[in-house]
Amino acid sequence: MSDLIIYNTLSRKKEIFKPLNPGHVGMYVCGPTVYGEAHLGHSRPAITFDLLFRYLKHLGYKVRYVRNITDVGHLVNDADEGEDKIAKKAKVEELEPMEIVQLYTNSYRRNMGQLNVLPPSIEPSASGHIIEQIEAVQQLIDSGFAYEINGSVYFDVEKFASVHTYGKLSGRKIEDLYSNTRDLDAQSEKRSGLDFAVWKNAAAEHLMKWPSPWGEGFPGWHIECTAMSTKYLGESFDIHGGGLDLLFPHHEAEIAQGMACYGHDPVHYWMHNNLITINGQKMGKSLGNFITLDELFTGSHALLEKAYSPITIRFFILQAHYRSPLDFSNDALQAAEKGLERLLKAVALLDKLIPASVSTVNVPELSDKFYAAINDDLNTPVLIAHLFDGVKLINSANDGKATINEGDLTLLKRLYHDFTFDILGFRSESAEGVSDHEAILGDVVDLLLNLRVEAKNNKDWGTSDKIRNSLIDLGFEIRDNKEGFSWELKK
RNA sequence: GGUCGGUUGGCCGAGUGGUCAGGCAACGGUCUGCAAAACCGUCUACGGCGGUUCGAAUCCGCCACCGACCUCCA
Repeated sequence: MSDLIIYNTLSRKKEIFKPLNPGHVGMYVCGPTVYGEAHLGHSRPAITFDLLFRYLKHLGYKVRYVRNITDVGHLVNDADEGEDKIAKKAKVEELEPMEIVQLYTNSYRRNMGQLNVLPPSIEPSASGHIIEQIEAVQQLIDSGFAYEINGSVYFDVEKFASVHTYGKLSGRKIEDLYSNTRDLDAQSEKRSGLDFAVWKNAAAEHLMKWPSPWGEGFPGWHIECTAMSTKYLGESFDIHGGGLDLLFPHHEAEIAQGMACYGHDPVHYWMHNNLITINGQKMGKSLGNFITLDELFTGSHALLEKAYSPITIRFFILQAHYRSPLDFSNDALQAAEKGLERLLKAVALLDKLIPASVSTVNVPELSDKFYAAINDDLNTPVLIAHLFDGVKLINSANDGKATINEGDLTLLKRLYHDFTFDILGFRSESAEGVSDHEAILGDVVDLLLNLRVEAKNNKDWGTSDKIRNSLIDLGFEIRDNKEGFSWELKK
């Protein structure tokens, strides 16, 4: 089998993945800021790195996957400068800040569960790691790469750049950064416009603040990831992931902080997923053009023609490569919905296939193609295309136009189980949690269709068609076959 | 303005210097009492202009358009 190859943003090349410690992988991904409902944009990094998490485990690695919850210290960008974003929302809704945090953390986890995103190994919150962040800030001061002014602590980018390289991840040159920021530099207490806060002094009305050696305040945005990734994965770890929009300054700052504290790069493989766009524009909270996951699942948004199931969303996202932009549209989502259905139907058919003495299909070759696709920087669109090649084989075999022997059938079943469910994380949504009511409904439909079979045997097409058409009108799909019939409740 | 990335058929979306992406939709056929599902077939695209090459959508140059980021915040 080929090696797993990952595109490393740091080198801008595809590289063979080699873990620092054989058999083990440490992976850190930037999680959500919990001050609002999760939207479609949030699902892309979650699903992308869930796929990687699942695949690494499939390959036999012991993976520690850390995805943080950001719940402190983010300033509002429009009005009320200096006020904590979470605190602001709290005032609006007259809730405790931590109540907001809990509310949206819960809803984020619920949405991720619906998308069949596995919980990470550790999901640390920034507010739970204030001590570690203060220690990291102190370490930066001790190393000489940060300075304190008026109760705030800033990272000294100029000093850092005199010893190390700043901007190597995002490809920015420090001279360009200077020339770009000259104008914006006026009001700041920072020594340079390039410097960024690692600890921020809190105003009196500020709700979320903690005591520190520099007074009451809250941690700078970038420091939480440095503190928490170091705590749980070490000073060096394998993979750091996140959205492309975090590349600069956030991830660049993380590298600088890591270098400043430990003298070496914290991360071996940087991975960035591209963004989901809507009408060609980034979907984001600040732009107000986002659709929440709950809205997608229920269809309650003006832009939605219908509801889309969580697994349809997952399929939609994985049918594009994670490094390509993906544009939202009803047409694309509906195409994904149909395609997913076709795939799952064929996988279900596998269990009903009867083995033949010889195979007319090459299952090992199909297997090689699956692995080659996913090993090539998680190329899920190609993987899914090959999955559909197999769907054709399965359906042909079911039609008696192809045959599969017992060994190949066993392999094929395992292959589809591994890739469709374990790795890609799809699942059949109708099958789960069948209530008593639904079970009885199923029996009633069977009853009607058995009556229809009787009518058909009597060539009573009128009654036969009446039963079928009435069920179709109610939203069922009816399929006749040699054994009798099968049915499905659509929508 | 700077940096980086993109422009593929009706829609979505892969990919490669010469040979099938795949899904959805559409059309024709097989099957069926008629349908549905399934299968077979059709639909042959790569922003524009130059260049390299026996051959480029794939490499190079220029142009156009689009997007992300540009250090307060996400």
